[in-house]
Amino acid sequence: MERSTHPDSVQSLTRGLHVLTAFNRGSSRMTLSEIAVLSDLTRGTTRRLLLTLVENGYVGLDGKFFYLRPQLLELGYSYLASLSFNDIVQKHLNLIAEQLHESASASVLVFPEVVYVARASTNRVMTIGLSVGSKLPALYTSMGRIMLAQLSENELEKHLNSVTLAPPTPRAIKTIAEVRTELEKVRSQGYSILDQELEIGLRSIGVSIGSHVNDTYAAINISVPASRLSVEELEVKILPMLQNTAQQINSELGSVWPS
Amino acid sequence: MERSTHPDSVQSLTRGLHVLTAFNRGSSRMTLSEIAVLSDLTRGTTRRLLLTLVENGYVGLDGKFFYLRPQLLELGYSYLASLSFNDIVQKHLNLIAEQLHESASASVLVFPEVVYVARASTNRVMTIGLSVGSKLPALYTSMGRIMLAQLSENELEKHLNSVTLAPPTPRAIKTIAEVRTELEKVRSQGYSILDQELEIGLRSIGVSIGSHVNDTYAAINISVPASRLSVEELEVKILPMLQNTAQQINSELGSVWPS
DNA sequence: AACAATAGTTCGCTATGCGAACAAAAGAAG
DNA sequence: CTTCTTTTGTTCGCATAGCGAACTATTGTT
Repeated sequence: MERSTHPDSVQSLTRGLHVLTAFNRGSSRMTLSEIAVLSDLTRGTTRRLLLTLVENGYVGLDGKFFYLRPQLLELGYSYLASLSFNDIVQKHLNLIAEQLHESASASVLVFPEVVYVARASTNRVMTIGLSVGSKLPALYTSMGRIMLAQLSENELEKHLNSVTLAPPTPRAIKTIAEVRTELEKVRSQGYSILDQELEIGLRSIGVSIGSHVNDTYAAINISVPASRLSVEELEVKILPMLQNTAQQINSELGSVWPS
Repeated sequence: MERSTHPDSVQSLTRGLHVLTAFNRGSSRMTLSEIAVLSDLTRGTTRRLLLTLVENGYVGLDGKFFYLRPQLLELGYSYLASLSFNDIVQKHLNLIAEQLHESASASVLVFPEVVYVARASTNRVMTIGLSVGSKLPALYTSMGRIMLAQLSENELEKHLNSVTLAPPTPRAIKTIAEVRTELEKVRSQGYSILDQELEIGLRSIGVSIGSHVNDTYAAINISVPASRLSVEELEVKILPMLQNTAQQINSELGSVWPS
């Protein structure tokens, strides 16, 4: 747990937020000692910070176990609410999902991941495991790649310097050099296709939405079983509709998002 | 901004979180002075806390404007992720929405509001304005009422003592006494019906899900245009299916939620 | 029952964070 | 454009907030 060099930095706040994120790294209910170890802080300090979070209602305490409380949603969703984003996107995802009879999603870039913020599907057999709030490695999702392709050279370098590649399938790219090549291609195409890299049997195509207001890189995608559509078919049949949807979303966002 | 009386309370953390919630009370981009006023802290303190939030990536700074960044989703969604909740609920909402051709939603209680955590709709004309992350006053939603009806007397009293009623329509209940009567009825019925109280022309019916693990009160509902279904029809045609869905969700949650 | 591990409490200490005041920069008004 | 006002940034003395270490109490394990 490192001390900031910035004189105006409030160490206790940094530490408290770090303790809060320990739940992302550990399990849903943890003891003081477990959290202290994950946070790399002494038990005494960790305890005080946790008790403060309990007092403020973000964390609960049951016996010796600490857990996250619903009030935490206030923090997370205030970001989405500040974007005036989700209802517009959800509406258009519903439309395209119905037109295509495929799953449609939106996510934002929270490197090294993408976080799903909206989904629509008309399939009764829904692909389990992905819902709003789900996170996937940005480098191995179509949405992540189109978003990364839009970062400045500086930002992209910073991210690539801090990431450890963990290819999810044997088909997935394995080196940072491959990442750069792929992002170059995605950048020039204006869309990205993921071909069974995240999951064997699954293809997806992603385009970006929005204008990077408030550091927000967002994208939408369509995912399909590989048995149903080839890469070429994704490009020919799906991409035009997806791009049209993105344009409609951007048009509506344009009236609420400052440029 | 009050000082806690608890000796183990870390004031700077409390203050920092309070500053973060200022964005819920103000606009999406604010100056230092605006935030300081909303937070009831001096400019110097507010500035240090904000700069700490900026340093940690939760808040951004553009010129003199502070804004929330996507990293904040990490905090909010860690709560949902800790529940292993959303994919199960979303799947069942999709099913019942398709069976009924009505909008289905799930929310959790973050008093004085409910926060929508999942939605499904097969309608092309989606009711705009409600999406994941949306908040509505708990006292004026069917889901809010069924959740409140399950609180302990103590908890309910605490909430009712701290709330200011703001009836959204002329039909809506106006006094705490009316709230109590309604919740008593809801408690004995095991479901709640909202009849054009939140919005003229809209009815909804809600049942609870889950077992209050980690202080989480959750519910699902079906909302319909009042022109389509009467209150009686909600009870006769919709309620059995909604209750069945809740049972299925609970059954699946039972295997991931501790009792 | 004995031992080990964990959680809670206490306390001396200092450095962290504070508020107040001043300086600089930006914005508003004429 | 100038002048005045407001806001933001910086500095600094101070004291208390928060810390870590040590001890005590409780819980868990063998």
